[in-house]
Amino acid sequence: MTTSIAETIADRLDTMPAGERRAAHTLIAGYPVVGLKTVAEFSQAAGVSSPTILRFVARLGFQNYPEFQAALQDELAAQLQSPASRTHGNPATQDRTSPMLEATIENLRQTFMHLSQKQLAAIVQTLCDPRGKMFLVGGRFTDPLARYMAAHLAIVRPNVFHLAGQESLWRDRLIDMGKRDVLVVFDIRRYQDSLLRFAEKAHHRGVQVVLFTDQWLSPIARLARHVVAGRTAVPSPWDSSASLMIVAETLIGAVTARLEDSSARRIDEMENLR
Amino acid sequence: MTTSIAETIADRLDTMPAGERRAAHTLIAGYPVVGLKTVAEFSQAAGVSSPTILRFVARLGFQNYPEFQAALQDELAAQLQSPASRTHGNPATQDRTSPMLEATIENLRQTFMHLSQKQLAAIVQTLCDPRGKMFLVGGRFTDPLARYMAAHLAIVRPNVFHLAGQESLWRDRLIDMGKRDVLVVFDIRRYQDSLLRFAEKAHHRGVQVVLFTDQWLSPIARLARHVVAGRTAVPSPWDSSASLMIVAETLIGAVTARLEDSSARRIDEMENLR
DNA sequence: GTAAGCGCGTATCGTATGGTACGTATTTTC
DNA sequence: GAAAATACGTACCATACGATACGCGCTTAC
Repeated sequence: MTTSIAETIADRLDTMPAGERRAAHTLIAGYPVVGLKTVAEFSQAAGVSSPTILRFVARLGFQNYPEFQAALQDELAAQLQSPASRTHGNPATQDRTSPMLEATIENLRQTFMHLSQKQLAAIVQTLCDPRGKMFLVGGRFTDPLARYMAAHLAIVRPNVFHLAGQESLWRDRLIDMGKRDVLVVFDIRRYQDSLLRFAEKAHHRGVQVVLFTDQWLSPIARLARHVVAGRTAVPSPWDSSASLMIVAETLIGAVTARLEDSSARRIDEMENLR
Repeated sequence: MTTSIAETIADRLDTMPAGERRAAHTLIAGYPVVGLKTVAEFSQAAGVSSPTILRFVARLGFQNYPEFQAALQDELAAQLQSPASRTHGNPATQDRTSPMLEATIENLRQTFMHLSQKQLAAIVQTLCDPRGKMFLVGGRFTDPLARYMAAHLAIVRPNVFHLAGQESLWRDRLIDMGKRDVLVVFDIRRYQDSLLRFAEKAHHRGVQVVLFTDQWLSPIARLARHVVAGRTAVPSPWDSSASLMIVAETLIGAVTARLEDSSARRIDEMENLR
């Protein structure tokens, strides 16, 4: 890690004059929030004048105050995204359990933290409407998720279709899609143009788009009625789709519960057809 | 805690127009950092204009943008002060967490607890042998997992084949399988006869079988060289394949790391072929 | 004790930022 | 299908913010 700002401060603390040192201490005490406020507020909190604050950030090596704030924000973002840095010091759990596992669990927590019951309920509502058809499509690595979801939902409700194979095959199905229908798209980076193009066309036809993506949001998000943003970062060369899968499973369970009556009849009928 | 900003957003999300909803999603996805940036930067990140951002924060009940930022900062400060809340989510979100999530996490922990590093290493070893071919097949609901794993492994090593479609199609591929080859089977209950029959035939030809199954163990376990037993019980009408998927992701990551040199060359070559 | 140097705050300036009015496009309703 | 209402973006404005020049006061060295 490139030495954090807090570390830099600690390094140069003894070379600082009294006023700037007060600034440093107040920043550390309220790290990093006070650094995100205005110069005036920062200076007031430190009990010094604004130029002192500016001299302070200049001494840390920043050209100007906004640059300093941007650095703080980047650091904060990195900290909030990678749970690894948060495990301050319990090496006991580190080598016993898989780092993949811990990272995945943290991803799950983060994902669900940003996903309210209300949102989930709204998505369930969308997925339950039996009047419309439901299409699922995924990208290179996420297509299996689309299949997984389709395999389950096709049992509990009618008119569930997984769009497989080539883009041209999907396109031909656009003709069947209308306002009442739902398109569930899985798209994580590197986002696929083909999915965006397809989602745009579907959206243009009035199809409701439900998007499963990563925390950086596929461009499809702008068209989507509902967006599920899952955390994907794990200590691996590959991104993890696990969080999206668990959200999918949650939704599958909720939809099944909601459609219990009608789906029970449907399943009976299926058994008879064998 | 007075309802957090994230909650407020979730509450009013469905009353918002499309543009503001985009703003909401980008904020949640990059929470809370993007909200601390300037209106211009926020709007650019969300792909909307600055007035939309301002209307968005106004809808959340803030008089102006600085007031909104101050609220974010306060929330952040409160969150950072109590480190405990970071690990387990703050109390406000605690009761919102889905029982599905907790059950899944428990399943993951259980699954990995019964899966030693040694076993994982042995499986990785098996999956890395470049001399043999690798076939993956799954059941009704687990076939997507086979696809997922195949999609990744096919990139880092040669001769990875996913067996799709009907049983008869798989059978025809048996002719290509021999002692050096590996068959990865995903089979959770209700266990599929077709998979058992196929695994038996492959086993008979000397193929090494790696089995992903649930804790009650598919009958294929008898034939398998390696068995991954994942927990699948969740508060849902369906079983969860999540734990198997995370084991799969772990293995994918490990295999990729192990084959780093040869796979890098392979990936280069792939890029050239496009 | 005096003089020199460094540090800090006051006052002022230019600019980037938040805010708003208005026109257009899209959607919704009758 | 037409009209009204809602929503979004462009253009412009006021100001609050960061930046800087300057001068006073304290410390330190001789």
